[in-house]
Amino acid sequence: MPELPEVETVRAGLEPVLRGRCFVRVEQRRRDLRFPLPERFAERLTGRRVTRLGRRAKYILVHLDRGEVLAMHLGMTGRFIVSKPGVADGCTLGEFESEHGKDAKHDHLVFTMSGGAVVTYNDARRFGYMTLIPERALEQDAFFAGLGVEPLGDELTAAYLAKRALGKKVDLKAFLMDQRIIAGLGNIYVCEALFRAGLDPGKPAARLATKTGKPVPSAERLAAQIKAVLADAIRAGGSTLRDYKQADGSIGRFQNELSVYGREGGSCVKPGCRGSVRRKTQGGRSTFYCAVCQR
DNA sequence: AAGAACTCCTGTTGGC
DNA sequence: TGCCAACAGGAGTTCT
Repeated sequence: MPELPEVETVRAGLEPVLRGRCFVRVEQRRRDLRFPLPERFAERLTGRRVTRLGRRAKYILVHLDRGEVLAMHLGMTGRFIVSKPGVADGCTLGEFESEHGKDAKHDHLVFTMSGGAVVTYNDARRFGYMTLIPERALEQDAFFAGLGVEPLGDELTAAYLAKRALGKKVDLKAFLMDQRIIAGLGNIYVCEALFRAGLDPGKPAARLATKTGKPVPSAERLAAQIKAVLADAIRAGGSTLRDYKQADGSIGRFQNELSVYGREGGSCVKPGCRGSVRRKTQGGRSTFYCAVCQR
């Protein structure tokens, strides 16, 4: 379940093996992931040099010479395994195979880079996707055109939340999950941010704003806590719950710091609160919250 | 047109 | 132990 902190961690892990390197060989084992891969995908990548790596929402952007960008979304279970021939990923060959061999059938793409690194994209559920987009048309691309603001950027403010929430009947959970409003949040960090802000996930989004669209205090808390929880998670290398791993195979540490997500029945961690963590379903997804201190 | 429901996919988990 | 339903969920598509 890679969300922004996990995607950012993977991006940072790929940077040293991709940046400045060329795609020497591209092995494409399937015609499609979630969507069909681009026409002549391997051919168009081969020989291209990576100029830099970026991120937009939950997409890793690999900028290439000659003006194209390889945009990659990890979906639910997408991950990269970095290895070098004969080195086997910094662990013994046995460790590498026992770790990775069992689901090698889900290795869909294998990139061999100049410098010798082999980067394998593995995705059991194939909710991930990749596409090649002309750099100058990135913002107009169908995947990117409708995306909302970056939560860690200056554009996410209480005023922005209030403006977008004005008149919205959806609950706060759905509002924050909507990539057209804020790009990069998913179930885990929406639950965590609402907990930290002390807000009920079932409350209508419109309550973030006054009748004239000005932010109320809870909008201030929410904007601040979204940024705080994402920054904390990036610092910890993301959360590893089921499938996510960093590019070097290590797991994240933030799952140990989650306040509500996955803690159904546990006691509320807020000092002085006697509540316990509950779970309910919103929009077909589990929401974890404390009914006592989230109002 | 907003908002809810449905869909894709497969490994893991829990109940019997 | 085996079998099977339920579950995980990002986000595009389809519906109401």
